[in-house]
This record gives sequence, C-alpha cells and structure tokens, in this order.
Amino acid sequence: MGERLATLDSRKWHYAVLASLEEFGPDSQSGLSDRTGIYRSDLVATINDLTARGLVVRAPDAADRRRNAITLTDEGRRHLKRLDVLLADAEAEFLAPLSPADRAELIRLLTLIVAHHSKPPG
Amino acid sequence: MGERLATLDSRKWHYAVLASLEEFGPDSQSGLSDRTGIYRSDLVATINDLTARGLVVRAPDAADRRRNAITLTDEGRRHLKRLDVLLADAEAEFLAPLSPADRAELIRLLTLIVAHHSKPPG
DNA sequence: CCAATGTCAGAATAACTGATATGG
DNA sequence: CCCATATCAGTTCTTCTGACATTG
Repeated sequence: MGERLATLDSRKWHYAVLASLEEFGPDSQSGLSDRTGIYRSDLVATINDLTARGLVVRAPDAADRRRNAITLTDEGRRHLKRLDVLLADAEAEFLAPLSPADRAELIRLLTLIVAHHSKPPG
Repeated sequence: MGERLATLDSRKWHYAVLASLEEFGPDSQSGLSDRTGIYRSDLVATINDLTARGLVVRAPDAADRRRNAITLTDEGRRHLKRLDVLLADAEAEFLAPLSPADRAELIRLLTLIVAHHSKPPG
C-alpha cells in the first residue's frame, strides 16, 4: 500500500486524512487526530503538506477560535479517488490467489478479530 | 507480540535469531541474515546482545575464517522456550473470538496468500 | 582481481513525548 | 483557574545504505 501511494507522492496519513474528511466532513485537527490515530503534533505537518498541494483548506473555526476547520477541496476529492483506485488495485493483487468466497471468508474472520479487540466505549 | 517479548527484555529479532538457530542449527551471521530478513549490519548488534546474555556463542568458523559460527547455548534454548510460551499466549488471546475451525480456515487463507507472493527460487 | 563476510557510521522514517501560546 | 487546541522541538526506534578491512 505504501509503495502504491508513493507513486502519487502520498503517504498513508495523507490518505487517512483525506478519507476521514470525505467520510465525516470538515473537522478540526484534534478531531482528525482522534479518527485517524495520527498524533496531533504530527498532523500539523500533514495538513501543511495537503494545504500546499491544494487538497485541503485550513481556516479558523468561527465558532471555536482555538480550532482550525480542515475542509476537503474539489481537487482533494479527486486526489482521494485516484488513491482509492490505486489501493483497490493493490488489494486485488494481494488477494489474487483467493476466490471471491475465500475473500469474503477472510474478511469475516478478520472482522471478528477486530470487533473482539475493540474496547466497548467507556 | 512485541509487548509480550518486551516483558522478557526481548525483541522480535532476538526471537527470530534464536528460533532460526534452533530450527536450522549453527549458522553464520550472513546465513542468519538470509533466513530472518535482518540486515547483516544490524545483526552485529543483535548477536552482541545475545552473546552478552549468554544465549548464543560467537566463534570463528575454522573452515571459512571470514565467518563467525553462531551457536545456541543451553540457556539460549531455555530462553527460546520461554518466549515460545509467551507468544503462544499472545496468539491465543488474539484469536480468542475464532473457533478452532475458524482458526484453521484463517491459517489456510493466509498461507495461500504467502505462497502466492513467495517468488519461486531463481 | 573479484566476491563474500563482518563491522561501523550514519541517513531516513515513523512513532512518540514534552513544552508553550492562545482561546473557551 | 483549568481544559482544549494547535504548534514546535526534540527523543527513540527501526529500517536501510554505504564504506571498509579481512579472507576465499
């Protein structure tokens, strides 16, 4: 996955931020940190990168002036789509030896494991 | 796995070297590098550690004086057994939500993937 | 003369910690 | 006054590269 993302000068945390913004809408850096698992301190540089490339916009949040509102741009949305294609290709290659039924089974088993180890909130 | 190994002041590469020596017998550092995937340059420090703790012995190879023969000590074998118990426990916890049949199925699927991506020799 | 081996020094990266200024 | 947010500086750890001396 890392190698494929690198072909478009992207890294996993770039993807994580773009995907999070696409799924949940504009968010503060703190919120993005919670969703993606990237440290707040490391998010600064990531957002700098994405801003410099015109993929997101960083603007002060009017409602809470401590926060920056990070918003996906149209170009950011297009870039995310390109990355999605890249990752889908990589996954297809990775799972090549598995039949569709096998793939479904693998996902079922991994989902069970993840669910079991996801602490209930609180 | 890393956390569990750390409880006995060990790391994954310590385990990799001990396990390789147990399975394939004494070996050169170059050979250990090939088997474990650890770089030759990084193996130096690893063997230093294991030697300082009396888990392996480093001795010049009589047949080829460029090489060091790395040999597992009795204490090294005992330490490996302790680590094996640790890792078996961790695996059991990790796979807790899966039935025995599910675990066998997961291993089958992962084995297929690994085999498919293992280049044929040459 | 070329290749393999062990060793050392250091780059590049990712994950993480702590301090600080500003605003709620 | 305490908490949250964004930012900056810097540590640790791992992976990886390059150079070198010794030996085959």
